[in-house]
Amino acid sequence: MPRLTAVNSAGYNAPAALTADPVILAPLSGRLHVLLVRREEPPQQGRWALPGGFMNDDELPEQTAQRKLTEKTGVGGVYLEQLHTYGDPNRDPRGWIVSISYLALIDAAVLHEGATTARWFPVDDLPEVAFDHGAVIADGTERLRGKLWYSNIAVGLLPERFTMPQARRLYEAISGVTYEASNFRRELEQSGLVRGTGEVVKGVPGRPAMLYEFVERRPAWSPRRSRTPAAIRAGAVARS
Amino acid sequence: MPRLTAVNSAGYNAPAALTADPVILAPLSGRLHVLLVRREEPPQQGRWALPGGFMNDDELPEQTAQRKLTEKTGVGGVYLEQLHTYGDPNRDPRGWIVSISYLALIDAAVLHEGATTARWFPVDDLPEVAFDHGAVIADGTERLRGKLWYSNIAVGLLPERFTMPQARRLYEAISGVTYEASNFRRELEQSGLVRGTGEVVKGVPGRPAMLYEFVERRPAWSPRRSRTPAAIRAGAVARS
DNA sequence: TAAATAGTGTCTTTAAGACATTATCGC
DNA sequence: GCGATAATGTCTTAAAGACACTATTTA
Repeated sequence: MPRLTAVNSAGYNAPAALTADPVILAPLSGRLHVLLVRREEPPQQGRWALPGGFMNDDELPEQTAQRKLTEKTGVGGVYLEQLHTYGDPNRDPRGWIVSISYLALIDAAVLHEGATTARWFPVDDLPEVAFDHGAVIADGTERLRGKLWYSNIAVGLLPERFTMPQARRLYEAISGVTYEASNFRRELEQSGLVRGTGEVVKGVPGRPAMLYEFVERRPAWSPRRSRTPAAIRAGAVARS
Repeated sequence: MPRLTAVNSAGYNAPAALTADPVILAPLSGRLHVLLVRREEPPQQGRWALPGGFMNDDELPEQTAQRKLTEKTGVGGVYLEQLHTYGDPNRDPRGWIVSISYLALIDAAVLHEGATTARWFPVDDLPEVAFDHGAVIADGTERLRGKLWYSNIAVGLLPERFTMPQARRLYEAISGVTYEASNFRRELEQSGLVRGTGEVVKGVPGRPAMLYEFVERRPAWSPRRSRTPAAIRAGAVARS
């Protein structure tokens, strides 16, 4: 297979292509999984890859990520956050191809398995992966776990109204650790991200759980107070 | 000026070029500044721009950022962290040119003014800036301020041995807020990033200040404890 | 000894961690 | 009533914020 090359109209070597690669994560059976597609053609045929692809000159890289994700998996309309750009000219055997990666957390049920060849893999038990996608997935997982408590990134995975135990199990699946139930509740309540509705769940054994909802379903940050030294209040005088 | 274009060996449009653009920040006179160079040629002649430039096919984007920074400003050997990639095909009037930005915090004294045309500008009082560099600078400033207390990113700006008031004034210049002196001291000591040397400063009015040093001068994170709910200890049983 | 600067101590409030206790369901 | 599940209360520790006070220098 010949190496893909490009030259621009000024006579300089140009990158052969850009790719946009979405890292789509979802909790499944209590563990964090990533969505991969099997490469059916060389190079790296048979390996599993992120569902990304080449960028056109009339779209934003994020749009490319969205489009490729839909084409390859049927999943669409997810909120993507830019993750990292991998620019080593030797990272792809096909040529100088730079990858811009994006991150999303979705509900695994959004994927209609059977309709595509895409599959979920636990992030800590990956198959043989193409290119440098292993590192990309690791970067994505780390970013997601870092943001979990500082944003409402988990919002999309919970129903409109949810219970604390439900939210806790979700957070546990994403972070990979177990939380103490009452402290979890206190923390999530104090985060300012959620609000209690007056209602409770019915028809299940055990004490009925109260229902909560997210204050803001669009991407938002937790207003939790800063952990850096207090700035001095207006009017006060700093001593030196 | 004709638009720069590129086609790859498979016949597809390719990006005309990649640029790597360093956002070099430094505290100066108590305010955060950014290093810019004046564009001497079209497009956007006369505007001020980040000291970046086109990437070659035999270097990593970070190396490009380093090289361009040195060529344009004489500044070299700084620690660069990838910031964001700007991929809108219309962001640059010359053509489809994608920019990968990098962030560094340095000592303003490293720049030999007069030897270059590069100049420092306060980040909150910029001149007319080229392309989308205003947004890039804003993103860089935000990232720096977010990292200040979670890393030793400010290390490079302090001498080998420094005093608490010195460190405090530095942190204040970067963050743009004023800290209460004794709380600042406690916070920085507890961060684990610094260690007291036994010595004190001499020859200045006032009580002599004690000298500290950073435990680690290479990029590092503060080991401050997590602010997310405690994971349950091994051996304990989670109640549901 | 006064002015200037740096450092210490400490009181109060808030958040975090651990865990015992109480509440409310289906059966 | 019993098992199951959810929610509340609270005791303890640690961190953060505010600020009074003490210490050590130069001029």
